[in-house]
Formats: sequence, C-alpha cells, structure tokens
Amino acid sequence: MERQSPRALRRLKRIERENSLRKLVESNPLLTDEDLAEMLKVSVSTIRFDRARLGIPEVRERMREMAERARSMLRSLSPEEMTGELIELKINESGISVLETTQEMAFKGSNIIREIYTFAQASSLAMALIGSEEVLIGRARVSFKHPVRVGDKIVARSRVANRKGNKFLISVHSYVNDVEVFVGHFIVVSLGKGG
Amino acid sequence: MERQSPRALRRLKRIERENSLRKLVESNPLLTDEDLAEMLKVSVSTIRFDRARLGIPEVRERMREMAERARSMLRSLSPEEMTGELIELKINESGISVLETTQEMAFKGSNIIREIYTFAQASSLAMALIGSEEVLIGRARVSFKHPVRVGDKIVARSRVANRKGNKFLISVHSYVNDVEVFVGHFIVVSLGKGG
DNA sequence: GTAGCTATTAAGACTAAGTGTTATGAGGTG
DNA sequence: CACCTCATAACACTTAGTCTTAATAGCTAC
Repeated sequence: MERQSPRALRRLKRIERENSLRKLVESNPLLTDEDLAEMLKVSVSTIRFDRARLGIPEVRERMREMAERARSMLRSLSPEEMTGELIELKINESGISVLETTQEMAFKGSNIIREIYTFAQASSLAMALIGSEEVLIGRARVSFKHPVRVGDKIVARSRVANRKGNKFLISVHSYVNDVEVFVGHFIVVSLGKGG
Repeated sequence: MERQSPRALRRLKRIERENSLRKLVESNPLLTDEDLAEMLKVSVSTIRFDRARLGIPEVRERMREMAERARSMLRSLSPEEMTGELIELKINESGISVLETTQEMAFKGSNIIREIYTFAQASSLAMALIGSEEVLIGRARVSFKHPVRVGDKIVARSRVANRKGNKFLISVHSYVNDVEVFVGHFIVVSLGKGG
C-alpha cells in the first residue's frame, strides 16, 4: 500500500476532491464557487479549474436550469395539474375532466403512467361534483382496466349515482381513445354546507 | 369619456404597463429587464424604475427563489417522495413504509392531506412487495377511515394475503399514531419474471 | 411664456459571480 | 539542473443587475 509515489498521491487527492465537488454540487446546485472553496478547503481558483475540468457550469447556469426544469415539472406534478382539467361540470350531477399525460407521470424507465394519476384525476373529479368546499373520500372501489401510456389523453366521465344525506356514490369511467382504462366508484362525504 | 386630462392619461398608461409587467413576470419569472423592455416597448431604465416601484426583485433573485422552492417542492411532490420511505421489505411477504406529510400535500387552504397521498403510499408499497420490475395494479378497494393532517406521519403496513399465479392480493393498513386512517386491498399483477 | 411637474430615458459608478488567460510558486521527479 | 503537476494568484472581461444623478419631452399653472 506504500508503493504510491507522492506525485500519484497528489493526483489522487485532486481526484478525490473532484468527486466531492461533484457530489456537493449535485446535492445542492445553489452553492457558489466561494462556498465550495470554503467547504473543500481550497482556493476559489482551484474550484474554477476543477469545475472546468468536470464540465460543471457556473452557479447561475445551474440555477437557471433548475428554475426552468422546475417550471415544467411543477406544472405536471402540482396537485392542480395532476388532476386534469375540468371541461364540464354539473354540480351534484355529472362532470368530465381531461388529463394529458407526460413522461414525469410514468414509471421510471417506462412509458406506462403510474396508476396514481388515473386515480387522482378520477377522485378529484368525483370530489368536484359536490358543490361544497369540505369534501372527503370515504371509500373507493377502483379497477385499472388497461395501462395508460405517456402522451395518452385520459377523459374521465363521472356522475352521481346515488345520494343518501351527505354521502354521495359517484362513478367514474375513464377512457383513452374510447378504450376504457379505468372504472371507479367513490363514496364522497360532504362536510360543509352547500352540498 | 373624454374628460381625462393628458396628464392623467399618461399616468394611466404607466399603471397599465405596470400591470402588464407584473403579469409577465409572474407568468415567466426568468425574463430579464432587457426582455421585458423589448416586450413593453420601453427602455430598460423604465423597467428598472417600474420594478423598484412594484417591489419586483431582479431576475437572479427570482431565479434563486424558484430554484429553492423547486428543491423543496420537487422533494415532496416527486413520485419518489410522495410514496413514502420503505423501511422494511420482505419480498412477496410484507413491508412497511412511512410518509411524512407536508403542507404541499394538503388541500388548498386546509391542513387535511389529500387522499391521493395516502393512496399513493399504499399502492406503491403494495407494488414494492412484488419482486418484479414490471408490476401493475389491477383493482383496489380502499377505505379512508380518518382524515390525515399536515405533519402526521403515516405508517403503512402491508402483506401479501393471497397469490394466484401472477396475481397478488395485497392488503395495506395505514396508521397515524396507532389510529387506523386507511385500509386498502390491492390486486397487483406481475408481468415480468422474478415475481 | 416661463417655471414646474411627471414620465421616460440616459449616464456613471458599483456589485456578484462568474469567464478565460496567463503568470507564479511549491513539491517532487528524471 | 531543468521539468512537471498542482494549487494559487492576477488581470481583463461579462451579465444583469444595483443606486444615484442628470437630461429631456410634454404638458400645466400662473
């Protein structure tokens, strides 16, 4: 183990530092060269050379990338958007919503959409049917008939099938190109007034 | 309608521009003063004065804010994190996951967690139980026993109740402080090998 | 009609967090 | 000794601002 020359050791030290640098930047892309220099106990110049070697862009560029990616991801992942767009709504009667699926909604390394999204669209549509602010899902019986793929546009149609007091039985059928991909029956409970 | 003095008209024009500015920046926070100046057909100086009046920070600050917010939101909203953390897993037998709930997971203006998250945690835990890459949910019967609130830590316990070929019946019970908040029965289908 | 107000534009000096290039020095090597 | 690698430093430049202070255009009020 003592066979390494001091020169090789110095090189090793540099490579080690570069690995740390990579990890640091990855875990927190908002660190400036100065921050990094302090953390790794080297000068700012060294950090700059390291970054150049590793092809890591400057903090502002990293920020810009994050902000941009965030803009598109937050769109597709925010509760507002993962539930689809309401295109028809008759309170206490029926409603239709459409969800455009994107890569972010798919299983990693696959183009199959996670069932959560189909469920989220259907359940939020069911809840929207009730003309009340405070609504909760009690039970649900759902069936995923057919896998949905990235790019598919899911059309969910729902209607109130039954009502007993503040409990609504709502059925939702979702389609992709007229193929039924999902059927769900939700029991939704309205807590506030107005339901 | 002709009663307005030219002076008042000029003021109106400015206020109108400031409204446009506000909207532009809100819809795309990554626009520089130069971009904005071009869009609104005024000089960069004017944009700077307007921003100062309106208290809109510079583009880099806006970027930083977005990037920062993105970091925390992506954490809580990304499929990886909205499904909780696996803390125990016996393939084809049983598993436990824990989900820490945050404000982002709640209904707007409320501290009640959207049912989707309980469902997402449970369904992904059910899928994780199967030792196969390609897994789909066939059916599910779920019951939301009790509302979950922001800050609650949901512990989901699941086990394989039955198996017929590549179809698994998996039950999941979720608790917050030993109170059962969710029960679900999932039929999960394994497509790949290894199940 | 000239002084004054408002909105806009411009100009000057400064900042952060870089870029890219070119020294300079410290340690070790052939 | 000359040479190499690595770390550091020094210098000029960039972007997208900051803050302050003019300068101008267009109208108004006395």
